[in-house]
Order: sequence, then structure tokens, then C-alpha cells
Amino acid sequence: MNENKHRHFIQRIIDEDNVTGKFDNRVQTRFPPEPNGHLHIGHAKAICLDFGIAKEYGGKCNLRFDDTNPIAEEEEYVDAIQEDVHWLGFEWDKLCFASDYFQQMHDYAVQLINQGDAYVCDLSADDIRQTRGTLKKPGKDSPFRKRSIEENVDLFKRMKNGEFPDGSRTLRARIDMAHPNLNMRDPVIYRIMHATHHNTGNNWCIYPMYDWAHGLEDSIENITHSLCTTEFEDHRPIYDWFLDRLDVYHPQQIEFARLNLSYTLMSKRKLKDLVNGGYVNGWDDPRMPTLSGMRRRGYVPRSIRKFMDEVGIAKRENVMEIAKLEAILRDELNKCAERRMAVLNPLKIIITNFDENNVEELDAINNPEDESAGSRKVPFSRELYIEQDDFMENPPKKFFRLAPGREVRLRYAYFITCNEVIKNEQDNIIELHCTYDPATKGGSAPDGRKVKATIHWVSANDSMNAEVRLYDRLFSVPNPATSKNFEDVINPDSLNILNECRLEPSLSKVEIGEHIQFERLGYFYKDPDSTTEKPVFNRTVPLRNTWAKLEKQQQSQNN
RNA sequence: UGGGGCGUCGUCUAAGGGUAGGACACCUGGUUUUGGUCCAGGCAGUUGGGGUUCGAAUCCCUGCGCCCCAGCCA
Repeated sequence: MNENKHRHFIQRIIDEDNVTGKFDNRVQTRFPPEPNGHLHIGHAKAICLDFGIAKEYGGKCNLRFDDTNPIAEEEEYVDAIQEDVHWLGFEWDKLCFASDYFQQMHDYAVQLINQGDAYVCDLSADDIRQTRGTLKKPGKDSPFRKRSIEENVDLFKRMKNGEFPDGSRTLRARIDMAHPNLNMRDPVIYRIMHATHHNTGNNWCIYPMYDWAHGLEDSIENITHSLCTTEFEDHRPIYDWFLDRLDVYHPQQIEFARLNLSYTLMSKRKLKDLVNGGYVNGWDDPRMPTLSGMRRRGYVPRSIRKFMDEVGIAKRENVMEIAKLEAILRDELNKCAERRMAVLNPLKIIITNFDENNVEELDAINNPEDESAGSRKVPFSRELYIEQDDFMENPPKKFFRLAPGREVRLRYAYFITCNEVIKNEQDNIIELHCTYDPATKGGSAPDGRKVKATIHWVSANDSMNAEVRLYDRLFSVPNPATSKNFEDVINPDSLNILNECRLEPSLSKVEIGEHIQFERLGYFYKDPDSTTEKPVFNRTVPLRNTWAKLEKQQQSQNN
């Protein structure tokens, strides 16, 4: 197997641990999101890694909510995150909450105090910042650093009992205010917050900080390899310090580089701003890089997993091109999406030599990549719609489609020739008059003559109306994260809603949540906003389009 | 410039002392009833300088560049 050929650095570490027996050849991981927002494609990398490693080594992976900050967290996110992890295709061993361990963490904190390794500090947040020092200068000891163990125990108990207001006191680890790693300068491990927690209600008014809580959560759950992103590398010394002082089971933290995707934003805060600022229609807007947004856009989970396989695991900073993700998406959809015909911007054509009372049922293949998908009938009649883009009155070089006097093939139907262009008073083309060649039924000419283009179409009277939402990238620059203000780089054309689209009749049978290819246009997904009268389709990703590329090149040459 | 990380085709990622390989992107050409798919080919890379070695992307030294850290966020 060639998956085994390339082992990334984390697999190598685990392989080595399994040789030395460091964790008794056990592998246990966890995916630890904070329920303060929705999961995005960046999280998917961690999910695939955490669950993937566990599966590969025959271990377990927990889903653990790191819910240590009640004012940021909500039940809604807890539910959404579980749905997204499931959708991605993973099943956790245990569902855990950091808040389940609050009592245990508290008891460990008391132990720390009793060992002289923690103290209650009365400094304000501002004072703590002032005395922390800078990158170059050491910090200053808190005046409360030398409190007696008895006083610390008493004060901590009173903090817990709610005797003090928010922000008035903290519990701090007594490490080293001159430590070159700022995280080690007596970090706060408990703060006072009189806030209702989604899980523990009003049981607590002191809440543990990440650095204190995370290692304990890992330890309590018997995690072997605690995988996280590189910005936590500086925190590993505290992670280790706490576990060593407490003399408890000690997992190994390993850091890898987070995923960045071109033309998108990955910060939860900024994503939240996009939602709250009304720039998009909610967390599941198909333009969002959230898993719920991508699901609604029409991504299949397999494409995301495959993408993560190809992204790889390393420590260097990276920006994946969205084109790579889309290439994998197309590859997956090409195999499984049935083909149908839909006209997004209709142009009416009249087949002048076709009987107006006649409707023919023609055979169309459902998926050329999958014979088992079978075929269907498509009605053909005198009045049809074709795509406006498929006709040009004065075609440039290399435009192969319909033009005055030119013959093209209607997919699965007949060769037609355009004889007349009908315009309105404003000189806009409103209709084309064409003739068909009855001998070319099905699309092949008995005399062997060739046409340079095959275009899609629907029967005017036998087609149904639909709304189609064309999505494009949300940002107009490759790395919107570097702009001070994301508003400046938002793509004004990220959503284009088309209301007069015409669908071939068999499309009425498509269910919400199905993936379909509209021939020559792209892959589409039936949106939950659909009604029986008016279906709504989201464009997941367009097909590769060499003509569009040529057009673009010609345009830029003319400029 | 304190501490911690990281530098391989345009973008990701392999090669862990022995031919710098793959994918995406881009460019040719072929097949084609989707200007899709598929097929064939091409372009293109080791951060600079020293050193060790028969041999260095890899080991050592030394520059340079980029990222992270001064929340009672995670």
C-alpha cells in the first residue's frame, strides 16, 4: 500500500512510541473544539488527523468539548459540532466535556496550592499585564506571590464560594516571572466569572483557563498523543509543568501546522463577523468555509477527507489553493452525480420545420461514468430554450457554438441550423429560428458530417422553472486574512441569483440534498429552500471550462 | 533584537548520506454526442555562504527570511 510509503512526522513519532512501548502501544486521541462557533474546513484537518490516527492504530478518539469559558459558549454550537463531525464521516469513542471534570480540576488546583505551586493573586487584569514584563524584559513578582498556603487555600475556597466579584482575584501558578517564555510567568489558572454555563449551570463561579484545563482533560481521558496546532507549541512547557507537578498521567502534546485555504478566512471570530454583519446568510451560507456551509454548497464529505489526505501533515506554514480542493471535489462528483439538462439564461429557439403538436421523447444517458445509472427520456418539441451564451451573432474565432447559418448538435436530440435572428425594438435578440435535420435523431449524422459543438437545451413547454444560485469565492484576494478590513476585499459578485432558469422535467424528481450535474455547466445541489413549485439549486462548482479560459485570455489581450 | 517554530517547483508535499519524485495549477497534443471526463507529453524547486564526506535537500557552522507568544480567549 502506498499510504504506508510516506509517514508524516506524527506517524513516525507514534511508530517510535510503539517500539519503545512508551504508552504500552496504546493510541488514544481526541478532537477538542470549543463550542463557541461552527466548525470550518480548518477544523476538518484536525478531525481527520485525530480520528484518522486513532483508526489507523486501532485506538480510540473522543469528541471533547473544551467548554471552560461560559460567556463564549453555547449549546447550539455543541449540537452543530456533533452534526458536522458525523457528516464528515467520523464516530467518536466517548463524548466528553471539560466541564465534566470541573470538580476534579478544582481539587487538583487545591493540591497545587498545598504544594506551594499556586497562589491567589489580587492584582487586576491590568496590573497583571503591567507586571508580566515584555518580550525582552522579565516580569515582576506579584505582591501576593508569598501568601501562606493557609491563606491561599482559604481565599481560593472563598473565590469558589462566590464571595468575590468578577475580576477581583485569580489563582496563579507560581512558576517564574522572569521566564523567557511569557506563558510561564505565573499564568492565571482560575478566574472568577459569575456566569451560567451551558452544562454546569450556576454550580461554578470560577472557571479554569485553557492552559490549566487542557492537559488535565487529556490526562483524565488517558490520551496518549495530544495533537494540536503550532501556536500551542509555546504552551507545551506549561502543559508539561502542570502534569509533572501533579504527578499524574502525562500525555504527549504534538503540534502540526494549521490549514489555510486561498481566498478564504479561517478565523472563527471573523467568520462570526461575516455572519453577524450580514455579509452572508448565516453560518451555513454556501460561501462560508464552515462544514455546514460546504455541505449546503454541495461538497461531499469524501472530497474533504481526500483533500486532507493530500494536504499532508507538517509543521511549516501553508496556504492550500482552493483549486486543489475543487479538483478533488469534481473528481468525486464526476463519479456519482447524475447528469441533467438545465438552461440558466434561456434564449428561445423555434424549430420551424418541427410540427407544433409533436413532442418526441429522446433517450439521454444519466451518467457516462457509470453505466448502472441508466438513462431517461427528455421531451423535444418545436419551442426550445438554449443558453444565451451558446449563441453569438458575430462569433469570434474559436467560438464553436451556434451562430447565424451555423449547424450544431442539441445534446441527445438533433442537429439544428440557425436561419434567422429575431430582435426586439431595443435590438436585443429575443428568439432564434432554426431548422432541424430529422435524419440526425439522437445526435448522430448518418452521412458522417461533423458539427463543432454540442449544446444543451430544454423543451419550452415541458420544462419547469427554477431558481439557481451561482456562488463564487467570497473574497477577491488570495489571502484576505492579511487585509486590515475584510470588507475591503469581499467579492461583490460572490452570489448571483438566477430566477428564470428552465429545467428538464425529470429534475422534478430530485430530492433536497441531491447532487446533480447540469450538463456543460457544473455540479449543483438541491437546496433546502426549495419548494414544490420552485426548486432551488446551488452551484457547487463549475465544470472545467476551457472556452471560458480562452475568452478570458482574449479579453486580457484586448486590454 | 527574549523565547518557541519553520524554510524543497507557482501551491502543497515526498526523498531521514546515494538518480530531487508526486499532486494541483499552467502549457502542448490526442480521444470525445458535455469546450466535461479520459489519455500522452511539457514547464518548473532544495534560502545564501562555508565545512564534513567518494557523495549533502538531508549532518555541522554561519548568515538571511517568514510565522507564533506580552487575554482573567482557546
